[in-house]
Amino acid sequence: MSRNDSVAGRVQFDIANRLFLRLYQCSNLMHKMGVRFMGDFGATTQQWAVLGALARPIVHEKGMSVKELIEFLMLSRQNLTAVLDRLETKHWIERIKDPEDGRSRLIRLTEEGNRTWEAMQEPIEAFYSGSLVNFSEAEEVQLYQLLDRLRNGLTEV
Amino acid sequence: MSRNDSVAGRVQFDIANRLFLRLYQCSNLMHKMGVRFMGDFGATTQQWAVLGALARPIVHEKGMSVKELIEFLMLSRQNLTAVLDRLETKHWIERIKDPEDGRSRLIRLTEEGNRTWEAMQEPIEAFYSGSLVNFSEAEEVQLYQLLDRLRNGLTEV
DNA sequence: CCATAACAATCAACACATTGACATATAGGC
DNA sequence: GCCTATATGTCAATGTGTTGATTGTTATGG
Repeated sequence: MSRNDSVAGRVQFDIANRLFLRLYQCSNLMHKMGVRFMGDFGATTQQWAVLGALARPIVHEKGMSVKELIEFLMLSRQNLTAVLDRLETKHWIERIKDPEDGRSRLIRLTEEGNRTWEAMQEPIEAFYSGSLVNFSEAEEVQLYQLLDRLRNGLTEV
Repeated sequence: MSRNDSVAGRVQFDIANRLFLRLYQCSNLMHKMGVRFMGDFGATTQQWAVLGALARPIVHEKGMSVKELIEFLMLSRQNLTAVLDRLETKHWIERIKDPEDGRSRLIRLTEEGNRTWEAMQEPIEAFYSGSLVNFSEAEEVQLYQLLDRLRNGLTEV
């Protein structure tokens, strides 16, 4: 019964409440609409988040370890394994033994995965620009940075 | 192959990409950490979103229909039904026949649900203030409003 | 009163996310 | 060579989210 008893506390609580509700709604909508835009490919937003991580020039050749992917996407290992299994079934990624560390396997885009990712750029781009149609570039950066700080706050809470 | 070929297009794409990745991460973290804060109650963030909606003074007496809850939280009917089932099992909510519309049932907090919600305020408050510790009130409002606009963009995309 | 339309509830399938516990294999220090 | 820490995988349980299909139930217009 701390700040929440004062008027200022109640206002503060209300703002936070709305903020997290919007976060919740935006995330659900992102996944729902993202899947619709990818209709033909049958890929979820989570799946193209993985493909996008692997397609970056820095990692494109050698691939990424599961550990690196977990840290990049901030997912549990068990969950990521399941996503990778589905991507492997689609022949979009492959798991290769890391020559430098026998324990680790590197996740890499296959040829087909790379081609698919290229083809996906168009609907992804349409999804991005469509959902952000009312945002200026400055506002997008602002939102990105605020979410970045929220993420940091949430990891240390 | 539209804007994405130009430098400006690539920058734009990159910003959007980071933005949605952060949204994804923030949402996952919110649910994960939210559950941890509610440890003793064994409630998820989705569950206290429902309780919070029902606890509002406007609806506290008469309750809300499933349809209204769906619109408020922006969930599918099938999913909300499952959440309500779990809340009913915990005796936090009850479903009552709507006197004005025989098809619809009103969802209301039970006595126990109301008491539980009151007791939950403390950990929720702690979660909110902890995760937003680096935010000024103005920044919280800013983030809330940007998410609000993103939500609108996502519904119309 | 009946037919249609709208709304509500339910079943099934799939994907995603968490935690916890356990298993396997390898790296690296002693 | 052994021991511990690390990396990955696996099994299981639970909760959340979507879609599609189906079955009721009620409102309303003819």
